[in-house]
Amino acid sequence: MPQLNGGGGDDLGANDEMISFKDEGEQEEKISENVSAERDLDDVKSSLVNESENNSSSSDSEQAERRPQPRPDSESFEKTRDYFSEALRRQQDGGFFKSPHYPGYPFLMIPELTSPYLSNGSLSPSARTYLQMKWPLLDVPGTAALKDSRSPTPGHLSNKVPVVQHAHHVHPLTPLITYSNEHFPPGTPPAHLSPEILDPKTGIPRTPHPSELSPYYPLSPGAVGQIPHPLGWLVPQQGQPMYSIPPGGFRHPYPALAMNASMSSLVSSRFPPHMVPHHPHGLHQTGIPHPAIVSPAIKQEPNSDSVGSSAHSKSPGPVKKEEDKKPHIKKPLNAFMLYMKEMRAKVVAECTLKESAAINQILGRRWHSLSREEQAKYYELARKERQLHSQLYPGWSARDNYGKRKKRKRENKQDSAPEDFSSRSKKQCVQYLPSEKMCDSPASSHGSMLDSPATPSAALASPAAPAATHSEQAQPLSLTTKPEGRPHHPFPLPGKPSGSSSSSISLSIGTTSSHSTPLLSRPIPFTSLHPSMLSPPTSFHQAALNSHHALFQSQPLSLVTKSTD
DNA sequence: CTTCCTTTGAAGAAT
DNA sequence: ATTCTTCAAAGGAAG
Repeated sequence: MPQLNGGGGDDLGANDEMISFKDEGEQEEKISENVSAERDLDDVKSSLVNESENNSSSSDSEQAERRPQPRPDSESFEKTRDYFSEALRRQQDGGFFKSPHYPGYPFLMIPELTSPYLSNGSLSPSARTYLQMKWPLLDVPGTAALKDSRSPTPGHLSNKVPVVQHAHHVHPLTPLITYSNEHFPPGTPPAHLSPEILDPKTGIPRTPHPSELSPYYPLSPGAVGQIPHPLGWLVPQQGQPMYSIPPGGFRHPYPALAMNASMSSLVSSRFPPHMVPHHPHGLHQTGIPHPAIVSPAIKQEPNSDSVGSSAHSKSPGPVKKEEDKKPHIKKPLNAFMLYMKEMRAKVVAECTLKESAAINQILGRRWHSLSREEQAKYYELARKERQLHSQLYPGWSARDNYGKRKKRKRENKQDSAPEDFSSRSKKQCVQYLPSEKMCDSPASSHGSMLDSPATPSAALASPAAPAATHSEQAQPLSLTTKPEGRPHHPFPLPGKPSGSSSSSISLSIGTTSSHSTPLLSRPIPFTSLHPSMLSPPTSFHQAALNSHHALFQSQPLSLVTKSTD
């Protein structure tokens, strides 16, 4: 796994990054920095020739680099504080807390000591911040603490990803854990409590292999839903449950076995009460209507019938009946979505903009400017998310949701798009971009992506994560053409190596400038070099330095082609 | 009131 | 095996 070895040249996903860079460049740089792409190109070209260390500093690049580390946002801290108090209150009540900013992510993301995220094994500042934000009450232990918590051999924990436990060995959440049947009516234990899990497809009982279990989300059916996260629904953002579960409930694949109190609590916070068969309809245990219970999906598309049913029909069992009313089970959020969720508020606060489209653009840029470590964090979260989701909804398939949304602008997208797209998209471009600029300092991509491979922990942690073996990754910028198969993502992700990407490579310095159009990065395929990449050799270089990517340094130049996606 | 916009990523469908 | 589509969140704008 190239990724794992920070050493050499593995840089993963450089290509992908390229893509993003490209985008950024187009939008942002074009507009805001009239700095001239041309110049950039020239620079690039020259840099190609000699890339050694130009150290000039481009303001953009600098800013971009800074981006990753969001400035201390007093506001957010304040919020956090509020949440904290709230959480505290809740805790005193016997409830437990939930992460305010990240409603969906109850679990803790703590890099393993060996995690690629941090070479030294310590929790990065950002990670700490992250944790604190997520878990205001949780004190993030230092490395030592982490070690401690891990040492006790939490059997319930995956060997891969350590879960933070309370320093005092007593998990703060422990008391809350209800891993028992008490929540279920006596005598009628839910099928899912059975130690064995029925394979949704085959119907054959199976016992989940430990490796299958998400360290973060071992589920306890009983706990799930029964212990709604107190803050979960208090938090504004929390309005909706991440996932909804059909009233009838799914068969939970994960029996007690994996259950760890903290885990179950975490999970419970993540999944709305209505998941529980007994409180299917929106009434919180307390009798208070639980916001999370109202699944937007349900609200919007009550009748999911046709499309959605397929998945469940596969699964044997009683669940079938509920297909009719089966609530819309949403897709698990991907890394970027998770990031958006967390950062949106912040961005909104910083900007005057409120339009999501604009905010999203900003977020998209910020996303690209995130350091590898930071992104890895989200990829990991997303991975867990998917894992949990699959555990919760064994038979669910993304296809189930197809057609539930109104058809989206298909035209706009690829085919016809290029042409039409001019009118609308362009316009918007104009609209949004400027504002972005206002708020968001141009994050020209910094080399974060180019950075050393924070291996997506996925690679480490999850069996699923395929090792990225692309040479390209190793060579962030390479002139060569890219083999087609490169993983679309910098972090090869677990789920599917797929990729979308193939690249048509082309080196394209020339081409780059050509596609000026695009706002729509996706629809418009292009291969290009991102101006930002180009322009700031410095930033680039810096990035390389930051990443400690030897290879990078060794290979100064290369243009990566971008895959068009 | 509904859909669009916008972002990235994942997954399924289509080729 | 690769490419194309759809959906996930969010909330103002537009129809």
